[in-house]
Amino acid sequence: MPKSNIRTRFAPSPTGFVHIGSLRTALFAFLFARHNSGSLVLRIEDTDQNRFVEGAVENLLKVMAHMGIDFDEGFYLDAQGKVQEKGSHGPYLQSQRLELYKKYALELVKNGSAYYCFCDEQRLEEVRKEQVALKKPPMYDRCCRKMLPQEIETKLAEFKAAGKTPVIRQAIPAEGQTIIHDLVYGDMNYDHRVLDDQVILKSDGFPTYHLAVVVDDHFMEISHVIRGEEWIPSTPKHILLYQAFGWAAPQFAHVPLILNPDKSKLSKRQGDVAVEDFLTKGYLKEALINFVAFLGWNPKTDQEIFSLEELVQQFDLKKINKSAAIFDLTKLEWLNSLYLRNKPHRELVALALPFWEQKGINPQTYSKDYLAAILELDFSRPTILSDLGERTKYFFAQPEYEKELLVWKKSDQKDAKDKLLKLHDFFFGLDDSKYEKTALETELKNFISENHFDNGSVLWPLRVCLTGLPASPGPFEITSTLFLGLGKEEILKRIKRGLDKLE
RNA sequence: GGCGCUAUCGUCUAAUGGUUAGGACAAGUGGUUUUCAUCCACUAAAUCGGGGUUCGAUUCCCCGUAGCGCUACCA
Repeated sequence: MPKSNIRTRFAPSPTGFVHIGSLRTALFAFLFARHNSGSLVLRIEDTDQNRFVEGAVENLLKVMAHMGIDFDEGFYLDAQGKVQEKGSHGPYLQSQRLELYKKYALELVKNGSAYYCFCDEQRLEEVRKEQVALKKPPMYDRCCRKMLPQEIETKLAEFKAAGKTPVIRQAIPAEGQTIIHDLVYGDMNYDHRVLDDQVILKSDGFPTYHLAVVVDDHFMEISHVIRGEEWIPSTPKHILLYQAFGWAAPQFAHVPLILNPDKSKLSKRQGDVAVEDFLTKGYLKEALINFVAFLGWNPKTDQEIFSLEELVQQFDLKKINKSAAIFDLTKLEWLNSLYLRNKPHRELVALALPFWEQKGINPQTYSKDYLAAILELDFSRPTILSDLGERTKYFFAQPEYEKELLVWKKSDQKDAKDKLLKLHDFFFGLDDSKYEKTALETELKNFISENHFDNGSVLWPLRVCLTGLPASPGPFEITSTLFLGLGKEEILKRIKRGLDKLE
C-alpha cells in the first residue's frame, strides 16, 4: 500500500495492562493513520524505571493484535509469540535511546535553552513548601539558572567527585507566550510565566517524558501527535523544546478524557479499566472497538454500528469532540449483545469454549454442531459470554430444580403430572425424523390442540423438566437441540425425572 | 492557589442565528409469547445561570457557576 507522509504513533508506558483510555487513543491513532494511508509507529515509553512491568510489551501487543490494531513500525509478535522489533527509526524502546537524549540535552545546555541544576530534593521541597504557604504556584525557583560558568564548573567537578549527576532543566523564556494550534481544541495560549523549568534529563541518566517525546517524535518523523487531553498543559513546553532545537513541531491532536461515572478521570479502583478484563469477561472485540470509538467521536450521522473497516473509512480528526465522555457500561452491553447475536454460531463456539470449561463442562466431548446449536438458541439472551456456562449447563447435565417449578401458574400439580405422562408417551412414540425443530413444533402443537390442552399447561412443565429453569429459550428448540446432542433417551429420562418429583 | 479545558435528555451524542431541539442506550407502558430474551409500537426525558450582540441566541461574545485536567528527577 502506498504510504503518505502522515506518520503518527502510539506511545504507551509499559504498565502491564491496556487501559481503556489507551485503547481509545491507540484506536484513534490507528484509524487516522489508516484513513490517510499513513504509518503508525509503536514506541514504548519506559523512562520511568520504577514503573516497568515485565512482559508488558508482549501483553500490549497481544491485546492490540486481538483488537485488530497493528503497527507499521515498532514491535510485533513473531510466530513464536516473541516480541520483535521492526522499522527504520528504531530503537523504539526509549531506554535504548539514552545516549540520544543525553546528547540533545547537552546541546540545549550549550545553546542556552537548558541548564544544569544542582539542587537536591530537600531544597526543592523547602522551596515548594514556602511557595504553597505564600499561595504562589509551586515552581522551581530557577536558582541554578543564574549560576556563572565558573560556579557551574566547580559544582560539576564537585558532583563528579561525589559520584553524583546533576539534572538538566529546560530554560523557559522569561517572557512571551506560546500558542498551541490543536487539531481538536483549536488555539490555546500559554504565558511563559506559568511554565516551569521542567527537568528534562534526570540524574539517573534517563530523560523525562518531555525531552524524550520531543526527541523521539522528531527523529521518528512523526507528523501528527495524537494523545490524551491531559497532555495539553505540557504541550507549550514541548513546542518550546522544538524551537530550541530548531526543529519543526508536529501537529497536535489532543483527545478528550474518558471519565468514571462520577466524572473523575477513568481509573482502576472504580471497576475495570483494563481491556484484558473485558476480554476475559467475554466482551467481543467488535463491541469494544465500536463502543470506544464512540467515546468522543461520532460520524455525524445516525449510524451507530461500525466495523473497524468502516471506522477507518469514516474516521476524521475533525469529528472528535472536545468534552470528556463518561465510560458507561450499559451501551457497551447492548452493543455486545448485538454483536453476539449477529456472530455466526460456529465462530462463537471457539469463543465460548473457555466459559464452559470454567463451569466444569468439557465441551470437547460434544459435537461442534451441538455446541453451535446451543449457542444458536441461547443467542438472544446473553450480553456477555461469561455467564454462558451457567445459563446453558442443562445442555450437558440433568438440571436440579424444585418440584413446585413444574407447575404452570394457571394449573396444578396433578395436571402437571398428567401432562408429563402424556408427553412421555408422545416423545416415546415420536419418530426420530420429527425431532427437527419446526417439525417438532408442528407435531407438538397438533398434539396439544387435538387433546384440547392449554399451551402453557403442556409446554411449561416440559420446558422446566428439560432445563430446570424458570426462564429459558423455547421448549421446541430446546427439545430439538437436546435430541441432537444427547438423544431421545435423555429427553425421556428428564421427563421421567419430573414425574418422579411429582409422585 | 495558579494555568487550561469543558458544559444539549440519566448516558453516548446530532442540529441550527428562526426546528415540535433529532437519534441511540437505559427507563416506563402496551402488543407478540408457556417463561425469559428477541421483535414491534408508544411514552417520559435536555440546551448550567446571568448579562450583552441581534428583529430573533441553545448556537456568537462577556461574566459567573460547576466539573475535569495539569501544576514531580511519573507518564
